[in-house]
Amino acid sequence: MVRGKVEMKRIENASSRQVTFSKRKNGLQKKACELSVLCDAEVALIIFSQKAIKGIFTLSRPEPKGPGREIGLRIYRAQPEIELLTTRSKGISNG
Amino acid sequence: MVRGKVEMKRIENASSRQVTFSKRKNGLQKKACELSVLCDAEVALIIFSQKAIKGIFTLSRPEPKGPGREIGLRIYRAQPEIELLTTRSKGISNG
DNA sequence: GTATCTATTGTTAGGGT
DNA sequence: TACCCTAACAATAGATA
Repeated sequence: MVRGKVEMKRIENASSRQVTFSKRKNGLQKKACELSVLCDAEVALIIFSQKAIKGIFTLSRPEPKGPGREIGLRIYRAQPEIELLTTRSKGISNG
Repeated sequence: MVRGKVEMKRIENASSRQVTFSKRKNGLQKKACELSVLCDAEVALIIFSQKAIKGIFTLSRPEPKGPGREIGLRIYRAQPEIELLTTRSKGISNG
């Protein structure tokens, strides 16, 4: 029930941190997707934790025109690599 | 007052889309920062719109250890370039 | 074009199963 | 362990300046 404000500091309890990470990760991903759709923007979101990559990569689309093209394509092309790292990390608990 | 649910589709009115973009961009950036702090994670967030780069780049820290190191550093090193593009785009209304 | 206000929807921390 | 519930907090759409 969110009793009191959440302190903006590292959650020390590992279990709680894990749960919060999972919840907020999903929330952030959803928000990023919404921004992308509502505002016709490109959004790249990459998340990984300290001990295991739990990466998300969201890219709405590689925009073929505009000044963001180069960096957009660069990030877009990095997607398989990021996904590979993410997949591999499932068997890694500590880096 | 958020009358009714927000439809998850592109906002056609350009002014409304601009305002929503600005608001949600800030919200997303805040959320990304919170996730980073609370859960001790690295979060990279890159946003740019179709017509002008309005990029945000948030990276909590370049993690020196762990399987995410390489991609993390790569993104980290790209930050000045992204910021440069972002700055330059202020004078560009259409790409 | 940006900033502020606030009703309303949306997110989520903690607890239960 | 992960999923479901719900109170409480947070984000934000639309209005206004």
